[in-house]
Parts: sequence; structure tokens; C-alpha cells
Amino acid sequence: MASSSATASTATASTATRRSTARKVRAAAPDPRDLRQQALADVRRRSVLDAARAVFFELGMEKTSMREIAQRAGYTVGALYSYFANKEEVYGALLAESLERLNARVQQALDGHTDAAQRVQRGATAFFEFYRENPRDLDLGFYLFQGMTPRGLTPELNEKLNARLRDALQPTQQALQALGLPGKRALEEVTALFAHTVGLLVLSHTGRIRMFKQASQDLFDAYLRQLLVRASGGAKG
Amino acid sequence: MASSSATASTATASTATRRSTARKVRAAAPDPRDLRQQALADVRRRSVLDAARAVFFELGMEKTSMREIAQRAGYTVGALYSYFANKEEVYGALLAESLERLNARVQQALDGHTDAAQRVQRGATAFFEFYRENPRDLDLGFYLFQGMTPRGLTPELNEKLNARLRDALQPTQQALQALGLPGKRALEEVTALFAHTVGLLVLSHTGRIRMFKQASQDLFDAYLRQLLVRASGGAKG
Amino acid sequence: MASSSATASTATASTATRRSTARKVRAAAPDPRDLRQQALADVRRRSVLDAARAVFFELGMEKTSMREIAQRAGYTVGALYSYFANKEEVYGALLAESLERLNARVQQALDGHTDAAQRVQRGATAFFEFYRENPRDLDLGFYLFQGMTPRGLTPELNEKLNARLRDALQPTQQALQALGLPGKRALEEVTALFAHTVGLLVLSHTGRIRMFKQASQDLFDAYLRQLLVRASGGAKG
Amino acid sequence: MASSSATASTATASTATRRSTARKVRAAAPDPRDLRQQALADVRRRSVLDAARAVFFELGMEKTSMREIAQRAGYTVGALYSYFANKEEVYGALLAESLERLNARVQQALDGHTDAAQRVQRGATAFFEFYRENPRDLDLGFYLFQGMTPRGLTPELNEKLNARLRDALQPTQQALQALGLPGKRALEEVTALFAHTVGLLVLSHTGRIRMFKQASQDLFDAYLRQLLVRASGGAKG
DNA sequence: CATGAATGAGAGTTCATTCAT
DNA sequence: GATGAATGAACTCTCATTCAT
Repeated sequence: MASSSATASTATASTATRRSTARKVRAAAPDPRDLRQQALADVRRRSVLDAARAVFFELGMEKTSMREIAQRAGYTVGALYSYFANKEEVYGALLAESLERLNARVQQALDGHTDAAQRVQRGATAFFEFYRENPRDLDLGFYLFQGMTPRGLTPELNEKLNARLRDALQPTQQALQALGLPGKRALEEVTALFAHTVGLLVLSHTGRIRMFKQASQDLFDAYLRQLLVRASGGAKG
Repeated sequence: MASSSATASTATASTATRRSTARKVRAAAPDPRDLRQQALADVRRRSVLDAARAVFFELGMEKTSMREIAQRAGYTVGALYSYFANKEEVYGALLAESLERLNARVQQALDGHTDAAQRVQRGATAFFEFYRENPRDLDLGFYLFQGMTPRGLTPELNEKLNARLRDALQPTQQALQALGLPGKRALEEVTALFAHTVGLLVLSHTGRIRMFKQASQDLFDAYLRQLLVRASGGAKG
Repeated sequence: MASSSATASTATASTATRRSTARKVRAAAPDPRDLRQQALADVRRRSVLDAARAVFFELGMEKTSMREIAQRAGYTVGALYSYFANKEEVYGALLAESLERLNARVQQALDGHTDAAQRVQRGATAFFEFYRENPRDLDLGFYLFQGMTPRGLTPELNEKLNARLRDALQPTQQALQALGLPGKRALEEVTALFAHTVGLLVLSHTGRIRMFKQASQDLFDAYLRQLLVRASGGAKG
Repeated sequence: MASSSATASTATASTATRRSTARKVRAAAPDPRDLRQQALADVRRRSVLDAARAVFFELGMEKTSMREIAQRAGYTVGALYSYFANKEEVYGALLAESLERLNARVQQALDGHTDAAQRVQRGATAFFEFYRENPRDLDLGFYLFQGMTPRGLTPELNEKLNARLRDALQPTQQALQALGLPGKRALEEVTALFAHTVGLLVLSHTGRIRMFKQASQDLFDAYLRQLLVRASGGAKG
């Protein structure tokens, strides 16, 4: 499974960015006291993140401030900076979380289904619906790549997030191959599917689709039907 | 052509938003002095808009401030408020302008071409390329519908902008009908095309497409090819 | 009548403050063209004042701006400065007007009444009710003496306004004398009456009287009754 | 005494308005460090208030700005917002303070005096003199109820301030009852006294009393004398 | 006389971030 | 690790007033 190793990646990264934590480098025999500290820190970091998500989902990007997050989390402003180097690291962590939820949703949709066509259908739909139902998660992704300063999105973080995004689409890609599409074609189709999905969501989210008196769900279904026709027929594209 | 009359609409509206202009109502015989005043005002408003566009294209949405625009335009901050009631009205005007450029580009691409398939191909491609080449114009459209407060985007302005956007896609829609698609199907296809385009552009713009090692142009071409197959074949969708 | 000469004072003053009106000093034989100009100017000045009053009564002191007044009057901002040297002169004129209305109201209440006790009662009540019904007129008076810069309230204007205020109270004072109070005592009583009235109005206006669960009208009536007892009985105070 | 417990109320409230203080709830054993922090905070808040009062008493309401207060207090503008949520909260605190001083003054004047007539005389005079000597304290009260936006004067604060104002007049009211006036009558008289006082002060403050060539002190004394006659005689009003 | 663009100062408020304690 | 006061720069917007035309 493509995501088997990636699942843990965000968790291990969770405290890596902490500043000025003079942890002694010690290869083996982890001090139990350190472990408890670490666990505590993770719990607290998570509680900050929960607050951040709540604020962000309620008030949106513009109105989300460190003050507001701190207040909601029951911390003081300064305390946040023990867990996150800056505001954008908070967003980075939120996005990472969001991608985990996305992957979980997709996995769940596929669980127990082996038929390739069904896997395409179910995987893609889960992806689409996740974002349609949670438009703030879409915002999150956009902010990171539009508004963030370089330090907010390090190449490493970027690659990690990309990997998780690919993970969410990979089952669909593999199912397309199972249907007979060559690897290259399967990649193309999954990318196009991704783009189509994002486009529909953006237009739906901004109310731009209504202007054509169309529903995003219908359009998505139509696209998916054609994709399956192409894939099953093994069309040359 | 749907856009023939609409082209001028934004231009005449350009000074309509100015506050406290208590011009006496005079039915006929436009005072040449008034005309010159009006022209001057338009020139100045345009120069502010030019500055705004420059700042916006350079620094992006977040970093664009009234101060910055004023400085670039060679005005004081207060002076801007003679031309625009608030910051969001500036954005509104920028977006209106942008849509005019988009329409011009599409019209130009279609000019002299009568073959329906060619018109689909040229119109859609012009649309796509306009935004691919000018990603900030895409941002503009997004901002207005995500971050704007109610007063920034009045329902009237919203409808006007929507209309211009539809104008840019209508030639394609009509060409699809000319190819044999029923009206309803043509509308669906043009909406899907629009969504696909936006999706590709967003992913391309945020670098998310590279992650699949794909080029947005190729994907767009592929989508267009399929669309033409569907349209020419009169497929049931 | 105390106000006989004063009635015209504000009218003649109305255009005296205009700046840069290079009217030739000419003792006699007024040029009919000048007269017409003058009349026109007065009409326009009045229309500005009407707008100012409307704005002020609607929006209150804080929200009343030259912009707003100009807009309401159908003039541009700059034009106001042809009629008034500055904002505070507008307020001064408004207050003068207000005092004229006050005097008219008092005169009307007294009209045809010759009984001294009745004159005290009617004159004082008219005064009280004028301000109770038009609290903005009270604001006007306060602003001038609290917030105005020296240039706004010249000693001359101050004296003129004071005179009109005295005019409004003088009938009451004279009636008190007619009831038998010596001049000094009548002055004291009318001043005290004035203070009491203002106090009640201020408390009523700011909602401070409700806190004692009292109505200003009842308290005023009670005060007036005692005053009449004192005056009629010729008490020693 | 009605005000015995109320005296401390404003003091304890002094830090209650601070934002985002996420102090853990701890029933007993107040951490001495917390106490010191708290004390420090109170000292600083007080120093801001002192600066605000100084600025306000010097420049008046209109010219008092957050910038000016910050400068005088030796803080940056932003720092003020740690202590007060907005400008009007500063005024609210100033008024609360002012009312404390008023009450102290009245209490001191009454201290040790048991004769009812004397208590009326001394209590009322202390009230009058406090505001005559400190006209800015009068302004403070007026501003809050004229210019403040809703959020500046919450109903709770309003009630608290009203209560303190009543406290300052209650001794007089009770003394009037001790002199034989029924409760209702005592309330009426104290309200009328209050109104009379305010009226005299306003006129004195704005210079309108001089116009009658009267001194506010004399008028106040005369009013008080009559009041005592009424109260002692038990007149029906 | 009237215009209306422009000034320039100033308003209140918000914010991410820092740092002594 | 946590506090919370403080910074300092930034923000949008408003205003009375001036002045070339």
C-alpha cells in the first residue's frame, strides 16, 4: 500500500520543528522521562492544532489569528510559539492533518472492494466528496501555495504534502491500470481527474457554477462515466 | 454576439461609483468643459487602476495595500478614495478590466473563423491560455468570491461580472450546438470545460501538477480532443 | 419687545462672513445687480443651512461632516466654503437659527395672554418643551461651548447668541416682576429656572433621569408650581 | 449605608476586561507569583488610566486619542489594547474612577455628621462642589451617554455606573426622609436637586450663567435653602 | 461662483512575533 | 514550558481644508 509508510510521517514530524529544545542526542536507551515529556508535548501540540482547526473552520482564513487560536486552545499567545515556529507552520500542520483525513476517507471507501471499475468509481468519488463536504480543507490547500511565504512551505514539507496527496489518488490510478490502461495513460487520467475535481469544487465553492445553472455533483458523475468508458474501452485518448 | 454591447458597459460604469458628484441634471447639450473634466477623471481613475494592477501583479493580493497603490500611482492615500469607495471596489474594477481583456482575447481568436469545430477549439484554447499566461488574473477572480466582504461585491457587480464571464464562454457553447449538441448538452459541456480549465490552471499555478509530472497544456489538449469527439459524434454523454 | 431688533440680526449677519467677496464699499444707491446677487447668495446659504440642519438632526454631531452636508445640499464640498469660512461657522449659524425658532415658539405661546402668572407658566413651558421635543437643538448649544475652537465662537457671535437666549427668557422674567418680584429676584429666579430646565433636559436626554424612575415633565411642572408660589407670595427666597 | 460594599466593586473589576487571559481555574491557594503578576498588571493599567486622565483633562474629549494616551503613558499604541479592549472602555474606566472620587468626597463631607438637615446640606454641597471644581468629570459623564457606540457602554457597565451615581445621592435622599418627607417625595426632591445641580454646572461650565450675571454657587445655595424649607415644613410639593 | 481632486494628518484597531520573567 | 506585556509596523478609512481650473 502506497500510504503505509506515509501514515506516520506527519506524526513523527510533529515535534521536529520545535525551537530551542535542547534534547541531548542519544542514539539508544530513550530516557523514560524524555518519552513522557515528548508525549505530553505531542498531546499539547495536538490540542493547539484542534483549536486552530476549529477557529479556521469557523472563521475562515482571514479571521484566523494566533490570538484567536491561543484563546480557543486555552493557551497564551506566546505558548503557541513553543509548538510552532510561526503561523504558517500551524497551517502546514493543519494541511497535513487534512490530508490524513482525506486518505482515511478514501481508504474507507475502498475497503473490501476489489472490482477495478468499482475502485475507480469509489475512490474518485470519495476524493470529490471529501472536499465538497469540507470546503475549508480546500481553502487550506490553496492558502499554502498562494499566500505562504517561502519559510512557511519548505521544500521538504512540500514534498511530504505532495506525497500524501498522491497517496489519496493512487488507488484510483492503480485501478485504472487494472482496467487495462497503460501506466502512462493511467497517470494522465488520474491527473486530469484531479484537475477536473478541483475545478468543479472551486467553481462550486465560489458560486461560479450556479451561474451556469449546473450542479457540481452531476458534472462530476458525468466526467467519471466518461472516464470509465475510456478506461474500459482502452481508448487511445 | 452576446458581448457586442456589453463591451462598453464597464467603461461607462467606470466613473459611476464616484461619491458625492452632484452634477446638475441637464438633458442635452453636454458642456464641453464637463466632457473634458469627465475625460480627465477617467484618465486619472485609469492611472490608479494601472498602479493597482501593477502592484497586485507584483506583490499579490495579500501584500497589496491602498498605501502601496497610492504610492505607485503618485497619489496620496486619501486621493484614491475619490475614485474608489474602498479597497474592494478597486479589486472589483481590476476584475472587470481583466474580464474585458479575456473577452477581447477570445474574440480575437475567433475572428474570421466560421468552422464550428475550429471555433470550439480556438475559443476554448484562448480562454485557457489567457489564464495560463496571466495567473494573477485568475487570483483576482478567486479573491473576489472568497475574501470579499458583502459591500465589496454587490449583487449587481457580481451579476455584471458573471455575465462577462459567460460572454467569454458563449461562443464555444454556440459552436458546440452548431456541431449538433442539443442546447442542454452544450451548456453542460461548456461548464465542464470551464471547470476542467480552472482545475488545470489552479493545479498548474500552485505547482500541484508537476507532482504528477504532467504539463497542463497537454492535459488541456487531451480534454479538448475528447470533447470534440463527443460533440461531433453526438454522444449521449 | 426685547427681540424686535434682534430678529433681523442673524439675517444681516448671514453673508457677512463670506471670504474674498470683493464687494465695493458704497454707502448709498445699491446697485440692483448687487442686490440680486446678494439675495441669491442668501438663498443658497440658506439651502446649505437647511441641508446642514437635516444632516445634523439625522446623524448627530459626530457623523455630520462637510462632505455629508454638501451632498445633501446638492453642492460640492468646496462650494460650502463660499458660504461659510469653516465647519464651526456652519454650526454657529445653525445655533442662531435654532435660537430663532426657540424665540418664535415662546412668542407664540405668549401671544394674546396678559395675565402675569399665565405668562410665567406659558413662557417657561414653551422653553422647556421646545428643547424636550428637539433634543438636537440642545446638542447644538452644547457643542458650541465645549468642542468649538476659539475661531468658531467669536466673542461677537457669542454675545449675539447670548442675547437671543436672553430674549427667550425675558418675557418670563418680566412676568415675574409683574407678579411682584423685585428685578434682582426676578433675574435670579429666571436664571434658576433656566438651569433647572437645562438640567432636567440633559438628564432626560441622556437617560439619567430614568435611573430615578422619574419623568422630566412632572419634575418640571413641580418646579414651576413652586416658583409661582414663591413669586405670588413674594417670598424672601 | 448603600455604598459600603459598592466602593470596592470598580477596583475588583479593573482587570476583568483584559482579553485572552487563560488562567487555569484554581479554587484555593493563590500562587504568590500570580498575585504579584496581577498586582503589576493593575499598577500598569492604572498608569495607563492616569495618562488617559491627564490627557483628557488637558485636551478634552475630542483631542484625546489612543496615540496621545500611549505616548503620555510611555507605551506604544498596541500596548494599550492589552489593558483596554477599545477607546471607549478607557472612557468607561475613567468615568468609573471619577464616580469613586465623587463618592469619596460625599462620604467625607458627611463623616461624623448626624443631624439630618446638616446631612442634606453637606451631602448636596459636596456633590455640587465636586463637579464645579472638576468640570472635566462632568464632561466624562456626558460623553459616555451621548457619543458612545453600543459596545463602549454595555448595559452592565451602564447599570454599574448608574448605581454609583445613585450612591452619591442616596445619603441626601435618606436625610430628606429623616426630615419627614415620605419616600416618594424624597426621591422626587433628590432627583430635582440632581437636575438643578447639573443644570447649574452645565451653564456655569459653558459660561451661560455669566450672561445673567449670576454665580452658580449663589443659585445653588438658594435652591438648597428652599429645599430644606420644603423638607422641614413637610410641604406637599 | 463653483468644481472636485488632492492634501496631509490623524483616527482606531489588528497582528505576528519577541522576550524577560 | 509557559506567561503575557510589549513592540512596531501595518492596515483601511475619514476629515476639514485648499486651490487650480
